Amino acid sequence: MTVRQDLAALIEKALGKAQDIGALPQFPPPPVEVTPTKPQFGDYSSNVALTLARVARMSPLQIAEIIRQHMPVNEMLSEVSVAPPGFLNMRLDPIWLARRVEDIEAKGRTWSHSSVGRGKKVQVEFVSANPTGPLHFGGARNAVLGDTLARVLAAVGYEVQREYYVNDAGTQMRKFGETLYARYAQALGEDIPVPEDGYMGQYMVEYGRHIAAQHGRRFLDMDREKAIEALTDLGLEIVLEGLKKDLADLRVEFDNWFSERSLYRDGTFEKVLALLRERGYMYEKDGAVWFAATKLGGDKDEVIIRSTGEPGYFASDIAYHYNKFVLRGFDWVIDVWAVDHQGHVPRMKIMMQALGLDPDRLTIVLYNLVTLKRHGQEVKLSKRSGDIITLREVLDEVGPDPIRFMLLTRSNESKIDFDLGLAVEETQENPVYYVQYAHTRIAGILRKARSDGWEDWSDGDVTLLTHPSEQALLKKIIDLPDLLITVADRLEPHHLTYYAQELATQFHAFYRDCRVVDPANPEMTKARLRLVAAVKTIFAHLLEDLLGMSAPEVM
RNA sequence: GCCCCCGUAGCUCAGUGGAUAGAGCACCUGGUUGCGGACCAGGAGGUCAGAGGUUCAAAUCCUCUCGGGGGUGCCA
Repeated sequence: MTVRQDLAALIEKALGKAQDIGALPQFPPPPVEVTPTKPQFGDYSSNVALTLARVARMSPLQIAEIIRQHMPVNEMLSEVSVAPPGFLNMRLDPIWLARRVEDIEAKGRTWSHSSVGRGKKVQVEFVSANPTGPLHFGGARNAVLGDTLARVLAAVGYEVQREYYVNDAGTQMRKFGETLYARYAQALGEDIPVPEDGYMGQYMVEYGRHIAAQHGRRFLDMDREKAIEALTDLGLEIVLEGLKKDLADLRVEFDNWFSERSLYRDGTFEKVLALLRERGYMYEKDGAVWFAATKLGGDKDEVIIRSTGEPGYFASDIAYHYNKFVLRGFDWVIDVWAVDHQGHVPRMKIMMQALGLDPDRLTIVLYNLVTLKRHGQEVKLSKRSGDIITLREVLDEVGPDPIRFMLLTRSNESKIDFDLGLAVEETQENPVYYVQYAHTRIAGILRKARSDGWEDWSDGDVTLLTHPSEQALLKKIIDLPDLLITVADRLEPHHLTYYAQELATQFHAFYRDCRVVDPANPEMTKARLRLVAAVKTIFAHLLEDLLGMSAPEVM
């Protein structure tokens, strides 16, 4: 149970008790929310009394007062008070708060975890960029967003699978194969032009050369179609290897790389088509096969199989999601998409209905685009030449930490300007180092303590930790489990970076006010070393486990 | 045309029904005979784009207007 959950439970008990003895009229138990509040009011606050005024037909102030009188005796709170127009304010007991250090010591990095996910199977599908070349820097936002969500969902008790959908079928792959064939042939001195709408990037030339060097002329000697097929597979291998490497360096790993082709090969596609036909959602018109989205409230029907006989992307999306929900049994699926795909969200929901699935089991997280800047000047992510700014280039220039942190400092729907100059600047405009410095500073304190001869401080008395700055720091810490629940609930990981900055601020303020290693006061030193070590655990957890960054011992 | 997102301090942005709207940067004042100053404290800075509405309570929900972005293919 988190602090907010515990306090809400106390209020619920008080409400029940007041109703039992007739101090409050009967009404169904309301949802009780407890939120942190400003110091002048207390530590936490609840507005239940305000929401109950109508149903209880009493003034909010009266209701709050009755709740206050019936609050169960407990060790968490030192004071419960009522404030107009009807707030219930609670102050934590300083000793109880100080003892949270023992909790953190006992549980370590899993201290922030909760079980609101109740082991539900959730899949986060993200990145899923066409495997036709290296990852565009814009894709980094998708990667960081999906990865961080997966980390947080796991922390709050979901069983999470991370998946990359490999679009290895369809027209883009065909174009890729044809382009690669041309580049391969050119590498061997043949004058074969790249198709009009092919992939013009320099990387395709390199792939061609690479394959030419490894395999010689053998693909030129075979049937062109066969050669393209073989080259497509070889190219795909090279691309996937690169994607895995780049993503791994961004500290993003996937549990599964799901092949679109497999849907056609194992019969899933045909099966789903038959299912939809059986349910009356399919018809033919103008030589194409259509999905009757309008039957389920959609704006217009959608082409499933083009008149050329090729299935469109929507067709494989249907089969793919059938596979996720029906064949693999995910309770919940989260797809992470850039906003320019927003138009597909409604039809995905309709598809769920057509498959007889609850649309709420599919959540599409949309995020806005990233523009790359250097000293305030925009750098185009893709050029007419087909060359792009790759994730690899930015990784090599600034490293994974600033990329991850910066891409999480904005809400999903907000655009991001990523400034390459700023990302590595060690100034106050760059919050990345500010947060990491807090961790480093603690490491420095612990080093200092050991070099001064402190070896074992496990018997320190944590109840001495009642200085306002110690208490403020602890209050910030104990909000983390609730924060993770909020992030998981709203699928908004940017709250993590704000929290990290606030926690760092509280730590730096503590550092200013409270000397840790103090030979004149060994008892306080041991207590504070316990505190500081616990805070270090929290920072390490936040940075490494949740944000996927490094938590440096020295900077 | 229709649909979606955004508009909050000079700048970049948090804040999705509660109390006096916050942070960082920039600007102005200060702070170390200290465990790492990559730090800290204080000040100044607001018609929450505008207008109506719902509510005990609105930056937040609803309607309209203005401004910016995106979407609206037998592309993905």
